[in-house]
Amino acid sequence: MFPARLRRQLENIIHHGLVINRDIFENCLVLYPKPEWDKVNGEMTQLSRYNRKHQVFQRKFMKGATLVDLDSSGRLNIPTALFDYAGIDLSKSNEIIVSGLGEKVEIWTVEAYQTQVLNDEDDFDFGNLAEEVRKDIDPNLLT
Amino acid sequence: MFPARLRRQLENIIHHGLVINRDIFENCLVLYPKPEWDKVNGEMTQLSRYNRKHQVFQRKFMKGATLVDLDSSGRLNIPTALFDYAGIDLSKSNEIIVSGLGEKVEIWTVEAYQTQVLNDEDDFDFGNLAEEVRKDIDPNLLT
DNA sequence: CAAATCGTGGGAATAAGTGGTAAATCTTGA
DNA sequence: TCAAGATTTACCACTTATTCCCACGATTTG
Repeated sequence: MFPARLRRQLENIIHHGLVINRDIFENCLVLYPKPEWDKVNGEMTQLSRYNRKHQVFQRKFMKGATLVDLDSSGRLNIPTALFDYAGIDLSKSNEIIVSGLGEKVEIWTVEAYQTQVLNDEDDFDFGNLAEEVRKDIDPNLLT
Repeated sequence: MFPARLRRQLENIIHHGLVINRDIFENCLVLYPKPEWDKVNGEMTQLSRYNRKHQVFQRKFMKGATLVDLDSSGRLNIPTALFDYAGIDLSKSNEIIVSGLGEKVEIWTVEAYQTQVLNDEDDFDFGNLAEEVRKDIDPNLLT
């Protein structure tokens, strides 16, 4: 069931359909509004047909991406393989995290979200991470 | 219910909406006036979808941030997951701490606020902390 | 082909969100 | 200190959302 809150936020674009896919880095799923997916797809076309690495990446990235639609009662039918990837087993627990992030929506198990997103272990230095990211964004900064 | 005292203080910006989020470091919630949040959030658009660090950062930073509005009688509807994070369970106790801090508002359970903010243990040296922070603010100071 | 599984639709019961009101409590100025 | 006004609490009623079902046809499997 697609949460009503998100549905309202995405009202204008949701009728174009949604694409669900594995996340590149984490064991979660990513739901793109179709227009956003097309953008991602566009970036793929920049990859070289003659570069093996590019082709492998493209294949791995696209693997399992599925166009899904909200049915008449606002439900999404998500392929089992993707649920498996994210470790979601609704027969065990029907609570999952659905979290908008930028132009996409991420889907997590409660457990994975806890440990990978919320959990601030003592050895995790958010300040440091922020610093590194800041440098990536503005490479001119030296400090 | 949003406290009237704070509402008056924020009268000029509150109608733009508020964003509530988990605090980065502590088990409390933070309420940003929307304009303040947008300022912080704007930089996120520069992050790369294909950079793991960027994604982790964005996720850790967003942590389920939710746009909330005051309803017609000045109430906020705060997502359960966020209340859980802060350890707030209104069915057990309906007393919480709502504390303005700079451009944001913090929300604590009474207990957490007691132990993390009010608690002056003998081994906690406020003067020393002040000193360190002062150095961060003005690195030219040598003493 | 028969049996099992899956996709889709719908309905009833429960839970959550929203708007309002009356009573209790707190604030403030005279 | 008291009284008026503002604020907060504690309800209630109604709407919307979500969960948990079951049914039925389509699809797949053995």
